[in-house]
Amino acid sequence: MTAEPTPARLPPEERREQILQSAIRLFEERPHTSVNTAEIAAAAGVARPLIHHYFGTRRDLYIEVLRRLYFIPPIEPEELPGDSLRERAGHLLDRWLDGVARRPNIWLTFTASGGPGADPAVAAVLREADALVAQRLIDALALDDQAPADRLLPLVIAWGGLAKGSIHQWLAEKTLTRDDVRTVLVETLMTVLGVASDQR
Amino acid sequence: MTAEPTPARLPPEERREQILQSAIRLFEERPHTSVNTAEIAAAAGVARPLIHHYFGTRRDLYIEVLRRLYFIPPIEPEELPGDSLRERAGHLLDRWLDGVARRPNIWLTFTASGGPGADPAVAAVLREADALVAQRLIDALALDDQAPADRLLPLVIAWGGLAKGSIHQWLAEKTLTRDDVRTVLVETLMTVLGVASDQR
DNA sequence: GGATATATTGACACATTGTCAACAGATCTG
DNA sequence: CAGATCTGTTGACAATGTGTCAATATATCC
Repeated sequence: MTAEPTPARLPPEERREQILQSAIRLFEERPHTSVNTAEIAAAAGVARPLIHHYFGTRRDLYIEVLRRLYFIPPIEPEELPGDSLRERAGHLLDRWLDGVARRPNIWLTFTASGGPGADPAVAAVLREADALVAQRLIDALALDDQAPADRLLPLVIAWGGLAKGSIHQWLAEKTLTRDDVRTVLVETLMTVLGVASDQR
Repeated sequence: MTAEPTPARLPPEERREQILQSAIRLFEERPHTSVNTAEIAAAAGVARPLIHHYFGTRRDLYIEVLRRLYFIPPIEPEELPGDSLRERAGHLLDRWLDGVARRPNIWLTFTASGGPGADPAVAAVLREADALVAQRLIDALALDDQAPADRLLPLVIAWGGLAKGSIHQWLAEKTLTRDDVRTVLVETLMTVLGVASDQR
């Protein structure tokens, strides 16, 4: 709603980014079905058709927002202190849980699962994101040399479901403490690694 | 689309159920955003306003469909053979994975997660359902006497995220076998139980 | 300063949901 | 059996939101 006064005409990249930022703010704080393009346009101080000009359909814009929100930068293995794998995993999770605690709204809304037959294009982006997070974890802990990658990745992605679930219990339901989350994630990750390296 | 010829006038309960069944079929096989009320009405061989008459808004109908799809009947502990807890958990998971394999579409669409800011009313129903499934598992394995319920339930609900994730990897991505899923679920469940009973 | 390119917008067309008064089929009553 | 009554059902309308396109406004170039 807050129309920020910007020059009447901007270079495409800037205008696009400006609209995207307005969309991120709105989608982050409200159920995405309750946010319409008119609102986003108003927040960006721009006419509604411009959204379609830069992003195509509303869903395309939504997907761009998802990509931005879900993105996680890589962590180099040497940044993680500790000798044992369990110890280094604990440090990594501490970092991530710190990040989650810092902007809980994003993660809360992300952990809210959708229903049957969610939009396939949206679902694809979320799977992409799950895979990215899992790969980041594998890289940061250098897990590749512990188990074959084609077994490891899907198992860690699945384990990400437990991560989302426990974070939701922590931040939304408040039925788990942060320490509970850390503990259960470290322990189950160790278990999952055991299963992954179990050649059968 | 297939208009089944039914009497022009039905008792409310029957008409309501008929509409609900048509909605279930459509929501089950297609992304729910691509199904509109006109289609549901046509499939039920009925005029569109009747849907609102019986269910209120489209979302209310959708939520009713979710409740039906997600429902899982209880399993009595004595139905599960085996001495050790691990063994009985394995049997329970076998039963559930059988059920999942029998109607994969339902579970595939359910495991597809939604995005940020999913509809709060819909999210509430899904959380309700997650809690129901977790409670069923706790009851069937009689886990109550192993850990305090207020710690156990949230942890098992969170573990349900891993269950959804691994089932998705199995049925949709085909990166895990059914046996992988069974193994990782049994082992992580044991780990989670350990964390739950860990008084600290 | 005029011509050209393109960022921006107002107005329109279309789809979908939700509402309401009117219609129609069943049951009751005399 | 005819009329009254109740309620399941529907056609028509209003409201909201998305996507398109020709027209307009602003910057840049010669």
